Amino acid sequence: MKRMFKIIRKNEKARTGELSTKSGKVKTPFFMPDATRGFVKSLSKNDLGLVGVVPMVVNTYHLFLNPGMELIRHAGGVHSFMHWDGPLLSDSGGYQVFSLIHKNPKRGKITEDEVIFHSPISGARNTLTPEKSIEIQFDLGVDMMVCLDDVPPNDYSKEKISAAVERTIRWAARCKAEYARQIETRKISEEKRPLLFGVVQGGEYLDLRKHCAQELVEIGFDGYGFGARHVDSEGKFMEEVMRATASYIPEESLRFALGVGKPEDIVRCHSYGWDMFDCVIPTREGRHGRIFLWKNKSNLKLKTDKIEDEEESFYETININNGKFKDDFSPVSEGCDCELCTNHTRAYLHHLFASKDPLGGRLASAHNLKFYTQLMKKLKEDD
RNA sequence: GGGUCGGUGGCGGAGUGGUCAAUCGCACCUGACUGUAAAUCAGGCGACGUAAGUCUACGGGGGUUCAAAUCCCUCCCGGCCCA
Repeated sequence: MKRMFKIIRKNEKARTGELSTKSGKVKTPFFMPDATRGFVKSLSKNDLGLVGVVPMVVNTYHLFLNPGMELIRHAGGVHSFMHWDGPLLSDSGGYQVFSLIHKNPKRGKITEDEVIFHSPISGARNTLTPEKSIEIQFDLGVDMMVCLDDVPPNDYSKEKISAAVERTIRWAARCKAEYARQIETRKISEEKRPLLFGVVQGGEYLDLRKHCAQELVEIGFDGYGFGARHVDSEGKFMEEVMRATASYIPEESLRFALGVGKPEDIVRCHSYGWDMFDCVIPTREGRHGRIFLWKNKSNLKLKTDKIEDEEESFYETININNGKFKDDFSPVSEGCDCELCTNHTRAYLHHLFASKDPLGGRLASAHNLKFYTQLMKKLKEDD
């Protein structure tokens, strides 16, 4: 299989590289905003363009439910439907196994063969199998796809996490087989083929992570993801697990830290050798009024044991809803060239949030994504 | 002038003898958010205190009662009706 990823520079574990997809090339490391249902909440194509977003993540389960695959096929695929020509990665629906079912067993059931979801909105039942997830992702026409996995909460017993690991491995083999079938029947050329990612599960247990990674590598994927939450039940970053799991993945493969994360988490993961990131934080927190600001930009490469030190941190956040911003006529962020910062004051943004107008969330989301884009650029420059 | 209904915390509005420092909503204050069931959720919101608790409070004043936002008298203020 042709390699779609090449490493350009390496600095200890961290590396910068270039990924080739049918929709274009992307330099690693990169961050993808979540366009779960085919849009980054509240942001237009122009907004995203101004921010400098290139690749994004869409979701198999959510798009399958709504608007449904018949419509997306009719639209000519998800790129065409969204009118987005940058690379798209689809998540498999595996995260919904965690967020919907593991967190609330009434929302569905996991069997060896399939996952049965009870829609949280309508209650309607829908099933996803590894094969179906892959087929949907081919119908979406994305550039990168992910194997359906069983994502257990980190506080499950080792026994249960081990069971999820074994199921994830078996499902990965089925996904790979289905992937090969789809490539064959759709007559997709090597240049046009989407990349396929396996996902390493194992909770906080290094032996399980290692075993899972080895088995997935045996099956063979373009890249490997870090599965499940990367923070423990107290929200603390699982440094050793992230570090070790990266080391279990072959150097020449892409390493995708799914759902990562806070800026400091991304910086750390990149230093362990992770290349790709996606997270709802910049957009969700933006909609909720939390704004990311640069502080000591030169401190980006802090040693990991100091990265959570508030004084030393390279960034800070403000909650624009706080009363103290009511009459703060300073710019939201000095030196940022996003739409929000070039035009508006903190007082104005506060007013937008107090008035509950969606414009506030939109400007804040775009600003936060700009912050993440700048962060990734800085990581590439520093290596 | 007569009658009648009402005056509750920043606002709206419950409560109509004890479990009321007073339901609830809004506003306000503060958190949380990590492969998006999230333009959401959680907590706080009379004063002092970390707290237990103490004090002052349901238009003003005066009563009844062991006990009053709740009952009685009176005054002030407002709505409506009749003159």
